[in-house]
Amino acid sequence: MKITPAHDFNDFEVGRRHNLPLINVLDVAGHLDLKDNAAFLKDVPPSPELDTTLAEDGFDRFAVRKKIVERLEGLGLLEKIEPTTHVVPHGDRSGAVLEPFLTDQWYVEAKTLAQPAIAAVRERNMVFVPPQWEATFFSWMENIQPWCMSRQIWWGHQIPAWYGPDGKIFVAETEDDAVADALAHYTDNEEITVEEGHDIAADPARRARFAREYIRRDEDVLDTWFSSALWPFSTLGWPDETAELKRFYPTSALVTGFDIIFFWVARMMMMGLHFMKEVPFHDIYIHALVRDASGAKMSKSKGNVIDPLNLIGEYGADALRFTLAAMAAQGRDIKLSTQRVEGNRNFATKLWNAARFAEINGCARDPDFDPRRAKETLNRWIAHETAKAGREVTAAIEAYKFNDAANAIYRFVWNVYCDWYLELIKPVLTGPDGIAKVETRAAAAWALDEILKLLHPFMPFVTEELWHVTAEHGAKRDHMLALDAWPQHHGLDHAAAEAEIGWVVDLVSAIRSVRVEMNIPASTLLPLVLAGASPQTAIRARHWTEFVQRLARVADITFADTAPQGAVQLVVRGEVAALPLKGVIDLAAERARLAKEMAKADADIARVDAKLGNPNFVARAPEEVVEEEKEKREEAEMRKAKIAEALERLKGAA
RNA sequence: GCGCGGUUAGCUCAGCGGAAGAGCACUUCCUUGACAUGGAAGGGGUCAGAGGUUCGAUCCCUCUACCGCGCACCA
Repeated sequence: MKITPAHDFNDFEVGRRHNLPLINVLDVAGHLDLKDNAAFLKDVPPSPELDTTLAEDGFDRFAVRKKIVERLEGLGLLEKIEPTTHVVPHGDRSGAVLEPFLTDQWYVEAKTLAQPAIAAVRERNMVFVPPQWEATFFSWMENIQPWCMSRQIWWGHQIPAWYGPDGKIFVAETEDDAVADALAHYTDNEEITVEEGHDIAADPARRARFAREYIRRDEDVLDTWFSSALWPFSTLGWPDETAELKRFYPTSALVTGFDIIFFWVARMMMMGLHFMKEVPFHDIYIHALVRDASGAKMSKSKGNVIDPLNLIGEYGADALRFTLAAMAAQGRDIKLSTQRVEGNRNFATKLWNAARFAEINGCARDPDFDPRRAKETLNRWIAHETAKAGREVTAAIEAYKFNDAANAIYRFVWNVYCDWYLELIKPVLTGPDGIAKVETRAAAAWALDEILKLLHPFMPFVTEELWHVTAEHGAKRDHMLALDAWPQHHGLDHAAAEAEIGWVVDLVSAIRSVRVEMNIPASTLLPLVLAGASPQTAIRARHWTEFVQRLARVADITFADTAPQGAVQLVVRGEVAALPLKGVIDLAAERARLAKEMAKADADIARVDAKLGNPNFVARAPEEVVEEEKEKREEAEMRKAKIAEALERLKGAA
């Protein structure tokens, strides 16, 4: 009996165990190859059966398999035919059954190359972000097999190896070099006379013919990753020592998907360390994979790739890019949500409208404006908030936490700059001309400029466009936004401004909340009474009257020692703000609102008491945590007292 | 089977030892001169289940259930 170790995987293993010849009865087209197949014919005595078999030479394997069944049937050797599930690989594109086929191929001794790469990661010359991928990297690198770099595909870099008629291998950079090597070899061993060798070498036509007919180039191409592994330096002019190579090798970070660790990243590391004696990059940021709707990995072969152009057509490239960044939390894949893309399209629109508002109100960039020297509290405040947002965005980007960075700039633009700053400066911008207005216009333009810079990595198009548009007013610009320096804010922190504007924001929010809960129409302007206001609050209230009036729909602000009877009382930063609404408010609704507040305060106190009542907590928890809890309790107690007071007054009103 | 990873508000997802968060959706109100692709205010989670560690667990450990991905080729 003969088996085919050069065709079937199981036969291959059997052949190895028993040292059998490597027989394959198929040719590369899947046709029977029997006639001149020495391995197949060896030791097979002539017979009619052999002749019948040999008659199948050159026929397709599927047809021949049927014929063999017929022959077995004819000989009475077939017992039965039953269906069986047989798993065989199929070509992705052709659908054809792929037959195993033993051939000579080129291998790289990957184990040796892997050692320096493993060491580089262990020594932290290269760092994976997030770090969990290190384990994946090590498990692959430590179990690495010889790397077969021959590929039987129709594109790619052809392997630079030529074979002589005797199987002698000539590896050379060019065909010309291979010819020279081959001529040297075959004249040396006297296959070719020295004179003939000289003649061939000297005659281009004969040289070409020699290359074509005498030696044969390996038909295979290099594995994509073999070529790609050279990318970090071959694209920079290597092996020449170019300026680019010097500047960009090694580079700081490689950004890629996890599935590429096993292919490209590791090979770039191996090749880089081998040829350049240095790592190709220091950080390896493994980003999330965008999966299709069903959570499957996208693949060109599978054809389930979502075309980003469709999303871009609908929502814009900025919205898509921002969404991907905002969803790119470390270590988790992305199932793209069109709703989030839509939301971020709206965000881009919001920014555009804010810029339009600034332009309409003459907010042009002023080269003489220095946010550190701003006089207006509002402008100090937005400088303070801009610096804070800038720090958040910068820190998040440096930590490769792009979702945090995107969310930080989103919140700043929408919930700080648009919702509060632009609203608060409206009275200034529409008010009388003066230095306050001049400064505010400059500050608004400055903050917008900083926004453009911080948002640029996430929304490059709309920010670049706004950068261009805003250049039409105010100071000239001499470069694109993309070329501008990343903002660094120093000396802009301003706790006093933060406290003051924070008070205004809290006051307005509290009044708005009550208005809605009490069903007070927007057209009704409410009087506001600050009860027992501290001198600081009184000063603030006088200064911010116009702003509070506008934003909270308040008629006027007055002061009193105690809240008037029947007024709704709000606790804002520890002090009472009262809205006298006798006859306007629904007393029952107000009582319910206060009861709810009271319940919240009670729950807070109960939770803290449960903690503080536990001797183990007090004994073992860090001191600052215990202190914090005590402060929370005090704050809740104060709140509760004010609410109780308000409830009491309500009784008097009824 | 062998490895990973996930299970948090209706949906898509952050957070990962000290009072549950975002966007969208939902409810109510608002055509006030940047923006209705908008504004204001709300409702909604025993953080899959069970044990354990801890003064304290959504967060750490173990187990269970369910869901995904890789371990062919191609890229």
